[in-house]
Amino acid sequence: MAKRNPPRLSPGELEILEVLWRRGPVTLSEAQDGFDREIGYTTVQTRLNRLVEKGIVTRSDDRPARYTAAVAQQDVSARHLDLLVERVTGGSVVPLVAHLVRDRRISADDLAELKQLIAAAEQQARKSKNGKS
Amino acid sequence: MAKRNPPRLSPGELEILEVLWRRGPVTLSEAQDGFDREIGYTTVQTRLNRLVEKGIVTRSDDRPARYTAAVAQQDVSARHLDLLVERVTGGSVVPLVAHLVRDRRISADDLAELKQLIAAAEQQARKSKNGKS
DNA sequence: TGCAATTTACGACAAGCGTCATAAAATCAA
DNA sequence: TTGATTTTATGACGCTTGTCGTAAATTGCA
Repeated sequence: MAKRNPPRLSPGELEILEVLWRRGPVTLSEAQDGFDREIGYTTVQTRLNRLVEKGIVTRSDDRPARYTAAVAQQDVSARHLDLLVERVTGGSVVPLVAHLVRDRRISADDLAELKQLIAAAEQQARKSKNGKS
Repeated sequence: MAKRNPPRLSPGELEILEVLWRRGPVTLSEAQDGFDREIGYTTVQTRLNRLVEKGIVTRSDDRPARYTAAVAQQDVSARHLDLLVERVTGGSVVPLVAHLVRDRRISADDLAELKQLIAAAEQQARKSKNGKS
């Protein structure tokens, strides 16, 4: 069994995982190419090896080895969000959504999608209430 | 001028800042009391001293000294959120909001508030479109 | 076959963070 | 005034993370 995923990932870890999520299984060279900045070959190697040790990334046996993310993008984002809610906004969700919606100039399509999410959540809340004995 | 705020704060730093945001200016002892777990007196001291050195916290000159957060809670949460959007969800905001709204069982009041936020954002988007020359 | 290129193994250093200790100084209270 | 308590100054250790190096092994190619 893979080691327990840490409560949070470091910036460098996220940086590499983002490449794996975007490109799928990659070799070390391909991972190095996937960064938006110049990082040493052996830096990438060390980072990937450490993530393999942690069970966050898997490594194939062929040569050159291929590295794959062993954690889902949305699990990672959920975990980090939960940490933000608990640690920074004292359990409150609204300030975070406010920032995402207001300050980041979200698209009309995304806004429409969010409306649907909220409508569904409201309906769910009504069902829960009605379900009470 | 205070030193530049770091792109992100460590879990321990967030833990202490949360206490400062919640309780306002506190002494070292009061800060130690504000944690929801047992942390050594000199651990709290070292952490606060490092944050003062970074310009993230200010320290009064009286005795015992009082420590105050020099960064706003919502600035910190905004910065961390932006990092999440960029590093984890590839620029996409919807998955984050989806997690906050759906998986965290948000209250009816909060949902109503979010509806208003989205309506305002939609209106803003329409104004921007109409404002185009 | 032999050399170049690439990959792998292994290592090391510095900085940051989390942890707490000890000793001196200041304050408090009897 | 004196001892107790609290605060401050200073330090140190271990772990994690970010960085890259060197040497050996493997693959590629002429």
